[in-house]
Amino acid sequence: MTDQPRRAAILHADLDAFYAAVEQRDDPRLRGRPVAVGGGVVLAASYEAKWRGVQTAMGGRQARALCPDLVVVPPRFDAYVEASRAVFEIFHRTTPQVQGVSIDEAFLDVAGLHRIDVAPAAIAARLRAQVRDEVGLPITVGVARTPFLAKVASRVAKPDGLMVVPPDEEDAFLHPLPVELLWGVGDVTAGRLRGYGLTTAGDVAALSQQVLVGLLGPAAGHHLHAVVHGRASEHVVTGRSRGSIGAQRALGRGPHDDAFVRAALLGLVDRVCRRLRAAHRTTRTVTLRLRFADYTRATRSHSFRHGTGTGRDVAAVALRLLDASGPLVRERGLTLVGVALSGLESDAVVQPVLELDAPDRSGLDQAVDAVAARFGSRAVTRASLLSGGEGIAVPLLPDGDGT
DNA sequence: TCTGGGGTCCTAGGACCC
DNA sequence: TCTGGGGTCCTAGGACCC
Repeated sequence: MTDQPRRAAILHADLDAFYAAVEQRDDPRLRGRPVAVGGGVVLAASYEAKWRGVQTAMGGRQARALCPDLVVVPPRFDAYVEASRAVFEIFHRTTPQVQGVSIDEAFLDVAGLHRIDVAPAAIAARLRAQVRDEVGLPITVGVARTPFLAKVASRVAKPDGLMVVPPDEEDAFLHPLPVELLWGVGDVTAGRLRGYGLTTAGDVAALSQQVLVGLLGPAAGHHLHAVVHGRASEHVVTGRSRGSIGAQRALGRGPHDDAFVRAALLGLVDRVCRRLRAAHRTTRTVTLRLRFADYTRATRSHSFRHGTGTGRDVAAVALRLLDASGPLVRERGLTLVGVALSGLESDAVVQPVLELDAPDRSGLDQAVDAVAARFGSRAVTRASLLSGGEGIAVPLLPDGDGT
């Protein structure tokens, strides 16, 4: 083990009030005024609106009550995607080690640049200037030894700020902060901690790991204990592909026609399956999401034996799960329906190529023989009865691997 | 305060296998 | 007759993030 010098070389770059800032950039009349992007609910609020109490996910009526001169504009997602692309281009110009977190924030590892570029704090300042000059948007950057600390630093420095946490000042920075500012502590955990009289990160740091695990469970307890003592990964994670694809739709208060709900669900299935195919992936698990008039939620899922990319398979399962949820829907009243695809695999690996009626074991063997005769025996990598008796899938290796 | 749409990760019980 | 444990998958729910 060599002692690496402890350096603050992770940047967390986070665009401020992103959607609202794009609107203010593109329409000078909105600058300096409280702006909310959205309609029924607030998707994003400018800082002028936030200072008056307007928050993301707040209902439009309540937002106007808090801030009567609020300017509400409809979202323009194409403009946000384009602005994001331009900002990420600057990120990648800064360092190859970029971990996108969402449309408006990313971690950048600049540790490898110490011989060829200026110090991390100066890189962060330059990055902020470039985003402002080239894209016209304010961005806050936190700089620290770990992504966790950089993230907390950018939260503290918002809006339009820059904060560096030197490695030997980490505890002095972190421990006075309220627990709500810790990344990973949401309403439930913060409420639980405050219920025990723990209001700051320092209060939490005074607890043993054992006590914290007892309070919050193993994962959250270990994680929180580690981060308040400065133990967190020092690395960004690049090149990770997404694990699920989903879409949902609020239906409004019912009652809703059965045919209307089914049509809405099929529309969502079509959308996610298009995205699935565009990503060259298949899915093994379909999850139906439901939300009810009393704001309770339910999920119902089904896993295929093999990945599928076809809308027909997904639609059949989604409708079956919806039918099975009939009693719940009638009892509580449906207000939202969604579908999510997970267990995503590369579509080069699993391709069902044969389907038989009334499948049984001998049918499976015949199918395997048929595929082996046509593509060669090494082409058959997996074969089994599809769940639900829909047929038989014989996946092939990717092109070129089966010969 | 009556709530949009897109995600990630963890927990926990039961089935099933060795 | 009484007695194990470990691992993985599936399903459902929940916390958290932006």
